[in-house]
Amino acid sequence: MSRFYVTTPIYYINAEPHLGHTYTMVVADTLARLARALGKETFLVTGTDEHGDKIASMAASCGEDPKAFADRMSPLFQQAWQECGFRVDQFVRTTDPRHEALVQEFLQRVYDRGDIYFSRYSGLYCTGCERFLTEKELVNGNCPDHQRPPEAVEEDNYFFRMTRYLDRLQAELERNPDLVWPERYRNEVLAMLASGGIGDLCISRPKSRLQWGIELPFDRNYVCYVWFDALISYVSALKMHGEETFRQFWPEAHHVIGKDIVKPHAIFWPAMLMALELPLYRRLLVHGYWIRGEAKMSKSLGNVIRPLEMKRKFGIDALRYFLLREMAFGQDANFNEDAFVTRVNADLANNLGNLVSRVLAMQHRYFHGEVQPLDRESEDDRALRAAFERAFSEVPRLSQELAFHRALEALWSAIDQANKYVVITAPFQLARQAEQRARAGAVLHRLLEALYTIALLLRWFLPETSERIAALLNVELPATLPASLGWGSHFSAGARTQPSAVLFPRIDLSREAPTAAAGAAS
RNA sequence: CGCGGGGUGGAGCAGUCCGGUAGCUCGUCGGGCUCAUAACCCGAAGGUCGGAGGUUCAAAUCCUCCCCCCGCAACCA
Repeated sequence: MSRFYVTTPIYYINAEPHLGHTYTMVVADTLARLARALGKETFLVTGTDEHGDKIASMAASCGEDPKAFADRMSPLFQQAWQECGFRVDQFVRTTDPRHEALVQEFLQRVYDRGDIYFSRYSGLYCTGCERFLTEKELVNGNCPDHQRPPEAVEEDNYFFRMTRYLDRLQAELERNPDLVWPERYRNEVLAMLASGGIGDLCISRPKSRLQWGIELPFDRNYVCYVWFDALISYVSALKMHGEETFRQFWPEAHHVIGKDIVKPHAIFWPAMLMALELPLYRRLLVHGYWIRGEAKMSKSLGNVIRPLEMKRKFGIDALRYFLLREMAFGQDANFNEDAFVTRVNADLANNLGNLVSRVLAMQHRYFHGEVQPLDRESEDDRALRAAFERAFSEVPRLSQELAFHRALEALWSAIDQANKYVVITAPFQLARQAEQRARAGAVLHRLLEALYTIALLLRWFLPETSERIAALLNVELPATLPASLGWGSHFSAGARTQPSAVLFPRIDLSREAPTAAAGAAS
């Protein structure tokens, strides 16, 4: 059986889950569900990154020790994702002893093969930023943030001999155009490599400066600094399920990340994997940012978009739909309330929701929910079938290309076709004439086929909605996408459908309770 | 010589890699239907696809030059 392994970054626990995290989760979850629909065994990993200065100091300011702080924050993510219905197979925490043990094992392995060396690092340290700055970052010799010169500091640290692997990495990137995707990010990475500005990677911090981290196995005066800790979680998460899981899934790894962390994922991580003699991940999938565009009239959402609030208010599928439909994967997109409401109302309530409810209502009103036999296919019938057969081939294809926005657009064009078909064939008129009742029944039968196809193709995008439609139709969707659509074969005459229901209520902003923050918006 | 992204009908965006009907949503105007969530359907107005040049039978799409906007601050996806 073929397999699919997808990860999100592990989220830094200094803030609560926000829209960016949620988008990454939606993408990963959608890809996993798609893979499953295509017959693959899947594994989805997310988690939390819990080490580092920032966490230590945040914990201190809360009067907690770092572990207690992490134990309090990490579940916020776990619970949020659970509430959103993302199917996570392993939630990994960097403070998990199993993860820590693996990080140490890997560090030792890289150390033993001579790829870690000890050296003096001299640099410009800004105490305000708590980090080293590069010459380039300085503005008139000052830290751009703190407007004061950094101190020249010398510190002994451990370095990963990353430069040893850069040529191989470059060759790999050139050989495999899909490794980093979309292409613009691949180009960026190639440019970074070509610039020659990538040196060895400092992987430690002396305990005198940072204690909250994983101790280096070969020097207990140091802890591991961020990347060797965080990136290895992609492997440790699998190993937590056993060596077999690791062996099966690691070669199929797909990392979904935001564009801000391309460098560590496209350069550090492959170099680390090479040093560990592990296969590289299959693909790095890089998405853009949600820009918080100015909402013209911010009434109910306020300025801060809280994914959980939106989920509670409008349902996870409305949120999933907007995120997947509105952003071209890889590019930035705007998130504002107007666009959200418009999109959900137009596409989900009016086009899809209304189609479902009108079809089922007629089915119920004219035939007591009993499916009628098909008749000979007319020209109109054929056009309807053609639209859904097109969607059936296009939607999975575009989904696999991560062109979610286009996949949804393709499906919606079939939905439009179905709404047109209702008007053209007018079953509500046919049903009134005794001699036309059979035709009305056949038309409705075909519309049920349309709804069935919609449910089938919506599965990885809007799992809840897909199930609700299937339940209304009284059908069970197959576990995997069939090879051909089989239009006309999903309902036997005499089967029953459920009464009409409202899938997505129209959002009426004037009736949404304004949040306190946005109450005074003009 | 900084790097990167972008400039497509009133608004917001696809399409650009693999040239060949300029597409989607909203909005506007007119009409239709009444099954349906005041939803649905039809028609119309509205774009020289930032500008100039080039390649081509053919360019939003390829090449060159130019103009304008945004990010490259922290945390982070």
